[in-house]
Amino acid sequence: MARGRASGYPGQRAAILAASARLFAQHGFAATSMNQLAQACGLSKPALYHYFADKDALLAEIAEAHVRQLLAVVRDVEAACADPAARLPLLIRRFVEEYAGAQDAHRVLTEDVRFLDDARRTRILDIEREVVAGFADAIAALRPQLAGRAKPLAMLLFGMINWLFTWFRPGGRLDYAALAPLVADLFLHGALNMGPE
Amino acid sequence: MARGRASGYPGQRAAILAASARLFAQHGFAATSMNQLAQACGLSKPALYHYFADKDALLAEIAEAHVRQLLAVVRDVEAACADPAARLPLLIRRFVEEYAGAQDAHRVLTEDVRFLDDARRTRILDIEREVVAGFADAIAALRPQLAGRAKPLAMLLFGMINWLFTWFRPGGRLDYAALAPLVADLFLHGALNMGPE
DNA sequence: CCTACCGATCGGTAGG
DNA sequence: CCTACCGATCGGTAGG
Repeated sequence: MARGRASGYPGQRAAILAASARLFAQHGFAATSMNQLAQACGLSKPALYHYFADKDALLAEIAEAHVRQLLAVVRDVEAACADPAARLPLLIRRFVEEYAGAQDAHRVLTEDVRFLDDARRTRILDIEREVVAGFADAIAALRPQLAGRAKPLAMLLFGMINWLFTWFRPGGRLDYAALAPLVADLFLHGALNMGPE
Repeated sequence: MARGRASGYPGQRAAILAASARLFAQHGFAATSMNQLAQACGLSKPALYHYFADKDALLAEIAEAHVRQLLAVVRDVEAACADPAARLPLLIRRFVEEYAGAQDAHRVLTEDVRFLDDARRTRILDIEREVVAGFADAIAALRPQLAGRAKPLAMLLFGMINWLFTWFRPGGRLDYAALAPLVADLFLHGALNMGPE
């Protein structure tokens, strides 16, 4: 949000978070300097430190807000979807949409969270685990025989979706909008047809 | 290979590469200093620069050697596997083994290669593309109807396997040895049962 | 003139 | 909220 005048403290905070997410996603957390960040925001470096205690606080807030939003989507689908077998396809679609709208934050979540200190990282991983559990429930609802392997299967599903966004930047030849149905197709047919034990 | 006396130039080079891969995988490329690296190798920093031109050269050599080894596995399976339908399951198994034996290099390949300059990164991505093409061929051989979507499917498969190694460090509760058959099961049943168009 | 290094320090920049 | 800085450490290289 370079030079875009953000009115008030909350707006400025949000603008800084958006610019940080973009720079962290682009160059990596460690390779992004606070000076670069200040310049991108049209602020001095000390001004930046007025809004956030340190560089890690930016990383933590970007990642936590994103993963909380993902958990909210899980809860929303659980509440809205009466038919348990329909929950998983809907979850997949909603997540791909969610990722697409928050690619910078998502990349920060998947690549940079490991550099946080234990306390902050644990908070985020705990929320992540709730998200995975939500997917695992949806898998078990789709086919109860898979209940014992629902969590590992959920993680493989996340592997596919996450990788999609590591590889495909917007505007590429194979974009994620075209790949989302392929992911759903592959996973659902695999889950429904694989051996029961 | 800290303090391990490596006899001769080639041995010392190999020891440095192994230590670099470990440190880059552990702390990230940007967050690993040449001083740390030198210390881990039991060398002075100038000695390190005797073996490698700069920090990027280390990253490039680790990633390129690993991806070349992956391509060699693809070629090996292609040559050894007479039955085309049996190729994909074998490829999956061989790759999980290969990844398991080179986790540090693999993490460097998947997370740090993007920081290389264009020339070096392109060299590595070109080899990666050959590997993906090998998997796509195996998918098309398994079920010719999928030929048109073989490459995207190959990438989803890599997504699952790569994510496995991002999440599971050796000795965890759910290790990759147990998950490899799950990956193969899910993918093969999905690929064989999904819609033909 | 080669190899395989050493102790010390270069010019710049990191987070704060 | 800026200019002006800090202690330390960065990647890389000097002479010997």
